[in-house]
Amino acid sequence: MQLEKRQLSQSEENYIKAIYALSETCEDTISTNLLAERMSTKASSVTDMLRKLTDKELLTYQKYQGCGLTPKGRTIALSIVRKHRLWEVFLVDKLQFGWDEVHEIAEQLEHIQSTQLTNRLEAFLGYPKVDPHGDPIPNDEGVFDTPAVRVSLASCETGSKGIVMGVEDGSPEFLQYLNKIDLKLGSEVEILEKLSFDGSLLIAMEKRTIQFSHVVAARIFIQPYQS
Amino acid sequence: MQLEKRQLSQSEENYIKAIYALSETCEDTISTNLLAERMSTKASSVTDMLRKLTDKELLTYQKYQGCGLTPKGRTIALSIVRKHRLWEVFLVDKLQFGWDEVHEIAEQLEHIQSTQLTNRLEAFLGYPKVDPHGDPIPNDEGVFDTPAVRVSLASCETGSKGIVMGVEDGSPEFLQYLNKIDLKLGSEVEILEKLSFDGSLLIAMEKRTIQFSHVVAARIFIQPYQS
DNA sequence: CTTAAATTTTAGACACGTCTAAAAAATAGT
DNA sequence: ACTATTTTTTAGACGTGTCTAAAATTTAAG
Repeated sequence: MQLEKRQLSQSEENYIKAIYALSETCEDTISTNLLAERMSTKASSVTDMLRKLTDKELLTYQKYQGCGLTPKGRTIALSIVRKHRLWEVFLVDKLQFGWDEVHEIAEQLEHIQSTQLTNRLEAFLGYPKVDPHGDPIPNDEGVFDTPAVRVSLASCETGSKGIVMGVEDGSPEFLQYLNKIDLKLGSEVEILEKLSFDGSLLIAMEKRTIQFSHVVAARIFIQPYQS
Repeated sequence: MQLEKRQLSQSEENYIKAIYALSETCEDTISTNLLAERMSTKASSVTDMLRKLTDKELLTYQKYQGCGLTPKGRTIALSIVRKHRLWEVFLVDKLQFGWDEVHEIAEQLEHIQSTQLTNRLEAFLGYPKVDPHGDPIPNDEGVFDTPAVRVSLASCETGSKGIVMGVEDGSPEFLQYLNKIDLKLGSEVEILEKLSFDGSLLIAMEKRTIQFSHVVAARIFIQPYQS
């Protein structure tokens, strides 16, 4: 990441990060209301910030037309994501936090400004490729290392088998549920049956069989064996 | 450290920390101008902040009479100092930063809010008692562990011998100078001569003899042998 | 003890990031 | 195509933390 002459406020960084996250999952132009909801703020505040970040050439934005990141904005977003995920690895691997406990702390740590710190942390952690939830960690240039095949469990066929490669890290409750059923990254799972009437799935795990609602299954990502 | 209901802004924390540092070294009531200079800001800004922190019951302050920390304010100051010094140990011991490089980064990390993080970091580091400059690290209750005898080199007699226990970590330049002459915590030193006309000292180190100005000698702290 | 100098506080301003309420533009329904 | 509704932006406000300039207070000097 090249260093920016003007360093951003935490608030600005949070907007950039949210826009990046939304443009990864949803359509490529982000609406003001969607962003407002994600940031737990009001649309008018969002408009102000979009204007400011556009002035700084981090966003493409036209009135009433939604926004998207410029290459410069994307670079910054990736640097924040990189820091967030590296700190999560640190918290879990070195300080024995659970994967359900690290998000909030990493939200603070991701704003620490020091490229050198980030790079040395990465080395100290042994150049991890994914964070504790299986999300990939971009390198110093903002490039992801050959992303492994990751398919939502909900989108797999009956009879598919695979290894859990990632989970959505939205809520601690969800992650705590996964703890309780002993599902981790690396767990082997097999889809025994897909129940058409409610979209839930019967899953064979190492030691038992479990039923996942569609919502849960959509948040678990596996690498299927030989497709 | 008990958790405060109202969490402070970084700016408020920086004031608290500065007031603590000044009340350790200087007299016990801190003047507005002194604080303004230390914070690189204007006296009027300081007055505003003193008022605010007094409302929060972290300072004792009366108009024109200077300020000091309340027990509550002192507890917060110690928690910030604790975090700062633990992160410095992390940066030096785990990420191979030099003792002259860590201050700025630790100034950011000290504001991270999570008692659990601080305590786990402390355990991960092996419960260090001092930071890389020899400054003591308070425990979770804000108590310092039996501070070792530390005397300024400048205040020792000719013929005194001892081990370097700490250095003032004000400026990177000073620390880099110490790097250059290979003076570290744990180095053995002996005062060969004190030159009365300029206050400088002739010092014997492990491999050579060196001359310190009074200013330098005042910033190096040793534990003298059997006094 | 009275004035001069230094320090400290107040008053008024500004940038930031947020809000509410009202206006403007886009979208949908008929 | 013309309302009605939703979305988005503007306008004006507020709290934080800062500033400058002016007023108040304390300290120092004669």
